[in-house]
Amino acid sequence: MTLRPRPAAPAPAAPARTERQRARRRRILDATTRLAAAGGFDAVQMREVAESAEVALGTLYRYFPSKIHLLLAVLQDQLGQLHATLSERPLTERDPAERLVHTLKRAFRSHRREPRLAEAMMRALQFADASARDEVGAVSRLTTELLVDASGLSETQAAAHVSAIRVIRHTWHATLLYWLSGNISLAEAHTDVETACRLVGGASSPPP
Amino acid sequence: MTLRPRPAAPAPAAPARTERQRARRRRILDATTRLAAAGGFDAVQMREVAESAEVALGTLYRYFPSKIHLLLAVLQDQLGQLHATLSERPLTERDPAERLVHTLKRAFRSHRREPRLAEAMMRALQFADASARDEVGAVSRLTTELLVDASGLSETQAAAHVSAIRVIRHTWHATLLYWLSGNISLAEAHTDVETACRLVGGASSPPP
DNA sequence: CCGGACTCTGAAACGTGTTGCAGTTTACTC
DNA sequence: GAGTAAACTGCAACACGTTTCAGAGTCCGG
Repeated sequence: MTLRPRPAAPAPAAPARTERQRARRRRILDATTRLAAAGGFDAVQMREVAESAEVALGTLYRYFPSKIHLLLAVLQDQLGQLHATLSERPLTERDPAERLVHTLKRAFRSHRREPRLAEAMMRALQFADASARDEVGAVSRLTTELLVDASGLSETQAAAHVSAIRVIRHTWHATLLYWLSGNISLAEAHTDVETACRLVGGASSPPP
Repeated sequence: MTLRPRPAAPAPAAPARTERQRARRRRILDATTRLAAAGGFDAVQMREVAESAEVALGTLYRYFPSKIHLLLAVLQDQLGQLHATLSERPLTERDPAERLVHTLKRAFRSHRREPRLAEAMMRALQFADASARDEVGAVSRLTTELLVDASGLSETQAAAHVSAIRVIRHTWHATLLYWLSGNISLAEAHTDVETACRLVGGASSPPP
């Protein structure tokens, strides 16, 4: 008998064997979203999430090994929705930088509706340590895809701007968090996003 | 968030009435730095800090109302030292962007010596919520000053680049944290910092 | 339908940040 | 030097993330 300290959770690679498991996962994510939207990071309490999702605490931890992982899963969920929403109404601008600015302003606007939820997710993203590397990586990937799509750049063009896009991503996340914590105004956040977006459209990386 | 019934701590505005208080504060900061350097964010445990600084737990909380505040104070301390160290050996480059890149690479190198300490401080900075607004603001200010000094820009020139400098700051902090968490390589961090630094030296903000 | 393996539940327990408080010490004033 | 307010100490207690475990439930190959 091999001692497995923890059998592989159903969450990451295996998309749930059972219908009931998929439903449980959904209930958990929904409960978390609800609590986060109502009271932010601190209001997402594992016992409450479990109760609200009608799941035992141990089960919650089997699905999501920590509060951070849980909130990062919610973030991935929300990013997917945001991406879909944005795709529905394509932009009219032609300039990649302008398209990005416009998209990020839209994103800010959508966060203004649920600032507590945004704060909870962002805090989780920034607080994540090495144990959540994969989830953070997934979020980075999703965000980058969203930005590349929004920019309207071709794959080759986008490839020349990977670094610029990462800088934009960092600026987005940082300003979002600072704004949500009341450290900067929305105007300042917008300015910084615009500044960062100037990085695409100009020359690509200078040859080393 | 509770209205604090506690009498005003000696920390913020009042720079300690007594010599012994100054000494206590120093002991606390030193103990925190030691613990953080040894084991990172999680190793900074309030009971241990208190014991190591030879101070009662209640006193520790009187000086620093939370672990986050404590680590932000350490960060301010370290930023001051970094700033001083950097000023000792002035740069030879003339181009502001190059000067900034060089400075940030120096900073990364210094963090490589104490990665755990850097991780602890950065986690605190990113995790800070509204209750630490002032401390986060102070860190932002110190960092900005450091960057402006490093760039060698005049005050008027710097004023035209405030937003660019903020973007660089965000990129610095974000890449530092991602690197320390093992999410990106040092090379990638350097590339992104270089990309962000391209924002100064070019045209300032386009007129709205 | 059975048996075995995996999953879920409920509840207790631990670790660490944070708070509260009674009693002692310190700093300052008269 | 006595009196007083503030600061410090030691300790207990609380909150919440996380772990653990025994028993009940569920799934699936034969």
